[in-house]
Amino acid sequence: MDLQEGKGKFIQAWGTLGSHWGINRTMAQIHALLLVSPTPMSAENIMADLKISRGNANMNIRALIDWGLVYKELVPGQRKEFFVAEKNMWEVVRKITIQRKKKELEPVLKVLQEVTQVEEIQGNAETEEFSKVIKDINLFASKADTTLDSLVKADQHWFVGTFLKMIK
Amino acid sequence: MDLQEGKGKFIQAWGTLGSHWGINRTMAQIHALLLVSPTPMSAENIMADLKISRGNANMNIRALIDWGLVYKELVPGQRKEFFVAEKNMWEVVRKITIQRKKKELEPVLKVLQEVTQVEEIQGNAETEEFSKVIKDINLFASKADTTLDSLVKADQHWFVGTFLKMIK
DNA sequence: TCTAACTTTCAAAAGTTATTGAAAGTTTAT
DNA sequence: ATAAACTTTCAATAACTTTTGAAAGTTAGA
Repeated sequence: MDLQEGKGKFIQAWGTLGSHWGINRTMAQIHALLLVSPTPMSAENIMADLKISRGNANMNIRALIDWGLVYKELVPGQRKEFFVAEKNMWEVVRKITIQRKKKELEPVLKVLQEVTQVEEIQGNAETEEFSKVIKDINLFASKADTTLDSLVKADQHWFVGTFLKMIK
Repeated sequence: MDLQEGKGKFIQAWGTLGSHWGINRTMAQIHALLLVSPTPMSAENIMADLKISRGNANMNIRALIDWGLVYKELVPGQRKEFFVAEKNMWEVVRKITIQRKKKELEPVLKVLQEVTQVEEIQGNAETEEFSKVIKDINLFASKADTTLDSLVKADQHWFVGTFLKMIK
């Protein structure tokens, strides 16, 4: 298999994976392209390689920068901006986790807190079941929240060394 | 807050969360509705409560059954089918993990294996970088794969007791 | 200050995914 | 065998998301 073919397959696969992870296809493809590029790339390069429009490239590069998955690199004497990907997978996962936690888990936790206010009427199966289920999910979601926080704060070496060994 | 309001909020929130989790909105809303229902519900009930069409209700109930998140319950002497949700959150997470692993992680691992075939040309920065990045991601993804397998096989009590304590 | 090289925006178009509802299919009871 | 009670299918349509590209905005350096 030659490099072009391999690169293409990888970019496709990363794009598909991304779309399951709250990252849109183009955004993930740009990230993939930068991941395998040994040198920083300009917006022009990215547009040409992925055959996407200027607007699309720009929007998604910005989003990647916001997520902390891509960095801007300025070459002295060049107006143009160049971009590099975060290549440490541990960092990539951490940064995606941070965003998804904020966008997904936290709003749910908020609603769960709110609906705790529903008054339970003794002997009323409907309200009793509701309270029970909400309490249960709340417990679970709070645990997930704490777990993700630890993961986000954890050091890669501790994680790989201690954590992964214990669940084998 | 009264039960109707709380239920509505919860169903909304669960629907939104679901759509970030590979479960479509309606599918997640049906699950939420069944979660807080103290008794099994028929397709009719679900349609009426969520104001969705027969076809939509049917398709998503089947999908929930396929995922193992909802069970069919037959009441003797009644033609109608009734449905109950899996209410154990640990089981819910396990079952979602099984599906997502299959749909997301496994195809990526397959592509990563494939593109390992790209021949590295010594002294060629492009192929060297490509091999390095792929090897790295492969390592990471394989670890994730093993980790999720353990999680899927793990017992809830071990998980809550041992695992969660260690990451605090 | 002005110009050229670049980046950002945004409304319209294309593409994708979910939903409807009527028609077809299935099962049970008589 | 038939009717009634239900479930499933699927083509049309609606809703939502992504992409485009031209126009507007910004900035560095002469």
